[in-house]
Parts: sequence; C-alpha cells; structure tokens
Amino acid sequence: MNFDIAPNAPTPIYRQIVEQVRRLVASGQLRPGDDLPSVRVVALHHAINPMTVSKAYSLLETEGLLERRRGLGMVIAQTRARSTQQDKLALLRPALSTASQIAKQLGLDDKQALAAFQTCLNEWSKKEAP
Amino acid sequence: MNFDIAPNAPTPIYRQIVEQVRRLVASGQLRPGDDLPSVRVVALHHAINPMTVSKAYSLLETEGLLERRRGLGMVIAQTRARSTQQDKLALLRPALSTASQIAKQLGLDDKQALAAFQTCLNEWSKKEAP
Amino acid sequence: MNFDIAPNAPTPIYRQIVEQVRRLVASGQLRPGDDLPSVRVVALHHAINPMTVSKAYSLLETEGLLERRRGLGMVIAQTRARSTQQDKLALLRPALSTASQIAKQLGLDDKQALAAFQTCLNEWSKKEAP
Amino acid sequence: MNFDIAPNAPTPIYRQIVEQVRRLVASGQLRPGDDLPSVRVVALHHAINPMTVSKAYSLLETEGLLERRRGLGMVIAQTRARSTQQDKLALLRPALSTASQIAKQLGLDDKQALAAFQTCLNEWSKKEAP
DNA sequence: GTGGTCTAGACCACT
DNA sequence: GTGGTCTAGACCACG
Repeated sequence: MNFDIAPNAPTPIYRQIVEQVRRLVASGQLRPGDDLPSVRVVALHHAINPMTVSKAYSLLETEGLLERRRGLGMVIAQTRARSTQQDKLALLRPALSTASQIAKQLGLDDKQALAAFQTCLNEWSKKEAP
Repeated sequence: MNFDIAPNAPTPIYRQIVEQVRRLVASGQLRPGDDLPSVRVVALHHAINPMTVSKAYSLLETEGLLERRRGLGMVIAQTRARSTQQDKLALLRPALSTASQIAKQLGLDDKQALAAFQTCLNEWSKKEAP
Repeated sequence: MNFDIAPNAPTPIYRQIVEQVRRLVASGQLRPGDDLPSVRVVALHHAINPMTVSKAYSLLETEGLLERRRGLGMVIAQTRARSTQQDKLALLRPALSTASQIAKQLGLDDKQALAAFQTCLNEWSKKEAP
Repeated sequence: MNFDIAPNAPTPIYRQIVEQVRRLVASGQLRPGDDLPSVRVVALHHAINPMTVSKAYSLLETEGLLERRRGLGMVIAQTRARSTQQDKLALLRPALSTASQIAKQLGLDDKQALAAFQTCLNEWSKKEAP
C-alpha cells in the first residue's frame, strides 16, 4: 500500500489521501477488513505531518469508509457494498470534464486529445505495474 | 471574449482566469496586440470583485503574457511566438495525467476510460458549438 | 529581521518589501531555509494591512525566491545559489544610473556627485550601526 | 533639446518630463526665455500621448517655471533666480539616499559603491557628450 | 498558529 | 475611461 503524494500540488495533502482511499476501495483494490498503513508510517514515508494523515483517516471514518480498531489501526469498513462501474465512472468524470474543457479551449481536436490521454494512461500503467 | 467562471469551483477565480487566458493565447484565439476586456467589465459581467480580475491580469503581466498600456488597458504581449502543438499538449497534460491516475486507481481499463473521455469531449463540443 | 518601510514613499509598500527581501537574500543576510516573519507580524509591526505583506510574499514566491511551507509560513527557497558581487552590483545599478542621470542634468561634475554620495553612505552607516 | 523618456519605468512619463525640465533649468542648461519643444513634437518623437506632455507642461506652468507664449509655445519663465549649488545637491540627494540604502542592504562597502557610481557617471557622460 | 481568497469601498495615477 | 494600491474585515484551508 503506497499513497501517491504530491506535496506541492494545489490540492491539499489530506484530500489527496482521502480521494485515493475512496478510489482504491471503489475498485476493490482495498477490501473490507484490509488494514491501512499507520499514520506514523505514512507520515514518515512521505515526510509530512502526522496530523495531516490523521485528518484524512478521520474524515474517512466519519464517512463510514474506515473503522478504527483500537490498538490495531484503521481497517476498511465491512458495511460497504462493492461499487458498480457506474460509480467508478462517476468518480472519474470530473477529471475528464476538466480535461475536455481545456482541450476545447486549446483548439485541439478530439483525436489529438484522445491520443494524448492514451499516452498518459500508458505511463501510469508502467508506474504501477512493474 | 467571454470567460468561463465557476464561482464555486475549488480552484480560485483569479486562477481560472489566468489559465483560460493562457489557453486562449496558446490556441491563437487571442493574438499579440489584442486587448482584453477591462477589469471592470469582466467584474460586472461575472458579478465578481474587480480586484479579483485585476489580480489575474497582474499575474499574467508578471508572466510576460500581457502588457499594460497605461490608461488604456491590457493587451496580449507582442513578444510571444505562436504556440506549437507541443505547447498546447503541455498545457493539457497535467489534467490528463490526473485523470489517468484516477482511472488506474479505480481499476478501469483504458478502453472504458477513453470512451468516457470521448463522451465528455462531445458534451463540451455541444456547449460551445450551438 | 526588520523591514524598512516608508509608507509615504512613491514606491508602493508591497514593492518596498519585495525589493528588500531580494537584497537581503543577495547579501546573504537571509539564507536558504531561513524563515520570514509571518504576514501578521510584519503587518502589525508596521501598522499596515496583512494583505499588503501577503502580496509581497506571493510575488516573491512566484519569483522562486520564497517557498511556502503550508501551515508554517514562508522560508527562503533552497534553490538559490549564493549571489556573486556581480549580482549585487546589478541590483544597485538602476539606482546609481538614475542618480547619474540627475547629476548630469544638473550640471554637477563627478567630483561633487561622488562627494555627495559618500555623505549619504555615511548617514546610512550611522543609521544601521548604532 | 531631448527628453530622456523610459515608457516602462515605474515613474510616470509626465513626471519624468517635469523633473527633467526642473533639473535642466536648475543647471542653467535651459535659461529664461529659451523655448521648449512643442507638445506635438515631443509626443511624436517619443511615441507618447500628447496629453501626457501637455500635462507636464501645465504643471510646470502652474509652478511658475514655464510661461505660455500664445501661438509660440512654452518658454522658460523670466522670474527664476539661478539655482545655487545647494539647490542642485538638494535635487540630487533623494536619488543618492535611495542608492545608499540599497548598497548598505546588499552589504557592499563604500569603496565598491563609489566605484560603481563612477562607472555609471562615465556612461551618462558618453551618452550626452558625443 | 500559518497563508489564501474574496468582498466592498476608497483614493490615486495615467491617458 | 483605464489599472494600481491600500484598507478593513470576513471566511476558509492547512498543520
């Protein structure tokens, strides 16, 4: 389990964590009962403030996605139904919509935009696969 | 010349303006010497504070993309070479990269992601065309 | 760390701050990693608006001279090489050039101008030394 | 008679003109009865707005330094006593004071600062002499 | 505690 | 008419 943190990105760190956990759960890569890396481990690994990680986990707990197991850390909650394809696409849509707007304003045609997207997808595949 | 402002978006208004001007220049829809709508006009049209617009224009001036004509307004700087396809794709890449990361974390395959992107592109085409 | 603010000078306050930070960094009095006084502290100390200070800091961040440590404040960026004598003289040159033009237009000879400059330098030495 | 105009300088154009006339009169390079170049000529020569030149001349007229000769243009007023050395140095002092402050903040010693000033003076001599 | 954003309104300077 | 600067005060986000 590794989070992908960009400390200088415009979106705050705690939100990056929250969204990644949501997606990993939606995709089934994290399943009910799986445990998350401890606040301390994540904080050390990414050189960020433990309180930032804690805030993310707390939000996810409030949301019902995580459960706190005393003395053990956080685990994925049991109560979540597996997400449908529809749910996943709904999580992806905002990012695609932003990209579409930009492509249109740049005057790029769909073919170019789709090709560029394919390239990016390939790069991320490499990052995760090996 | 119309800006596309989403007052409730997470990205601040002044930054939305900055980015749109960058793209409109990159795409050639704004050319060197063209003048921008005045701070007050933009502010009134979108019901936002003139200072917010002014901040955006100032940043673009610092960046060298705009020039101030004292007492007259802002114009696109003369010193910019026409953008290449490379430049345009560079402006699009960050958004595509974000979307790719999300798609991978959701466990969607490329075919699904590309189809969803095509759908979004079509929607934005409709928004602009008619 | 004290800024020298002249509220009634023709050059705007935020610019006075920007230029002083540039010089303090160039002279090595501020080094990479040093943190700056917080926006609120500077604002209170000089009885100016926090936004004025914030504007200065933001510009310096854009310039790459400062880095934002989220939730902690601003620090001098790590990426700056120590300035050479050349750099320092480059920051001084515009002011000397202005003074030279004025001296020439007044018909003063170099000896008089240099003597007057020496006098001014002495006065500033007194201001800082004791 | 040539004005030295820097359109992108921070000090407004009209003020650049005003100050230069003041200095040229103080130095005796412009004497009572001498006529100034017409608004139209100055405006064309420097590609600036005639109203800007006019504003400068009007200010100088209000100040009593210029007189309007109908149909002939502006001439240096008769009523001015020749400036003393003291007066001239007083006009130079602000610029020297600014330069001194900068030099001190940069940590330059007086010798270096004076040498740099001498260099600048030489450059301006070349600009005017030949 | 830190800085960021936005508003409302004032005043100034330039053309 | 144009943009620039500053203020006062509010609210948010981050650590």
